[in-house]
Amino acid sequence: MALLGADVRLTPHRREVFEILASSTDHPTATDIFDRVKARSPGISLATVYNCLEHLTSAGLIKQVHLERGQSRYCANLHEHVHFHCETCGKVIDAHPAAEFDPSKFWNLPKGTKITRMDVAIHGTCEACSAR
Amino acid sequence: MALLGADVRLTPHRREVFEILASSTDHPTATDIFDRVKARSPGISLATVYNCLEHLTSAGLIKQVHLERGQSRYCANLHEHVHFHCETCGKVIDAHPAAEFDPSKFWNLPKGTKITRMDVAIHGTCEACSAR
DNA sequence: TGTAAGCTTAGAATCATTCCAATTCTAATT
DNA sequence: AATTAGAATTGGAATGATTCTAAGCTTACA
Repeated sequence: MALLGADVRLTPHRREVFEILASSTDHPTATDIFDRVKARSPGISLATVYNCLEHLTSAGLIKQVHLERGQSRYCANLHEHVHFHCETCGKVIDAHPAAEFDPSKFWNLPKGTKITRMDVAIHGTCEACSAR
Repeated sequence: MALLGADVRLTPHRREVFEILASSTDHPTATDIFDRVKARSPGISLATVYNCLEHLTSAGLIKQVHLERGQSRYCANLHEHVHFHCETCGKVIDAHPAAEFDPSKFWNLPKGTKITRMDVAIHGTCEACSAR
C-alpha cells in the first residue's frame, strides 16, 4: 500500500490497526486501539500497536494528533479538517472546512518560510455539555 | 498580580520563572527554564519550576504550548498569535495576525458549540533551513 | 529449502511529569 | 516580637506514556 510517497507492508496487525482506526470517529489513543485490536487478535502486544501506528503514520495513512499533554491520539480522516476538543467531556470531533483557508493570508510568517501542514485545535464546550 | 480573573501570589521563584519566560522568545521547556532559573537561584528544584509554571498558567500570565509529543513548551506572549514550528531545526516562532480571523467562519462546527480558545500550529521549514 | 529482511514479542529503560510527606516561609494577628 | 495557619518549596518516589532491546518468528524470493 503506497500513498504520499511512502510504503508500508500491510501485515495483518497493521491492517487491523488501520481498519479499527478507520472505523472509529473518536480519535482513540494507543491504548484504546490496543484494547480494540485485542478483541480480534488477543495475542497482540502494545509494542506492536505502537509500531503499527508509527509505520502507518509515516506512510501517511493516518495522522497523530496532539491536543493536550498526555497520550497522543490517532485519526484516519485524511480530508482537510481541524479538531474540536470539548474541555468538559474530553470528546474530540472533526470539523470540515466551510470556506477556503490559506494560513499565510492570516498570519505574518517570515519571508522564505515553507509550510508543510497546519494543525488547528479548537477548544471549548460541545453542544451536549453546553446544554447541561 | 491578577489578570483574567485568577490571582497568583508572586513569590520570588514565580517572579523569576515569569521574568525568564517573558524575556525568552524561544518557547523553552520546563527543563530549559529550570536551567536558566538556576543561574539566579541555584537552589531551586525542578518540582518548583513545574509548580510555578502551573500557577502562572492557571492565572493566565503564561501559556502552555503543545506542538509535538514530548515536553510542553511555555510562552509569555499573550497577544493573539500562532506558532510556527520548523521541522528541520525545531525552532518555534510566533506569528502575529495579518488579518481578522474567526474560526467559526472557516470550519463547520456543530450548532451550540462554544469556542474558548484556538491553538494553531503551522509546521514546515524556516527561512534559514529553507536556504540551506 | 535457505536465508536475509522485516515483524513481533515481553520486558526493561527512559522521559516528562505529578505526587507526596516533610520542611520552610509568609503574612496576619496577638 | 512570638504565634500560627496556610502556602510554597524541597528531594525523592511514583506514575504514565512511550521507546528501546534482544530474541524469536515469518515471509518473500534466490
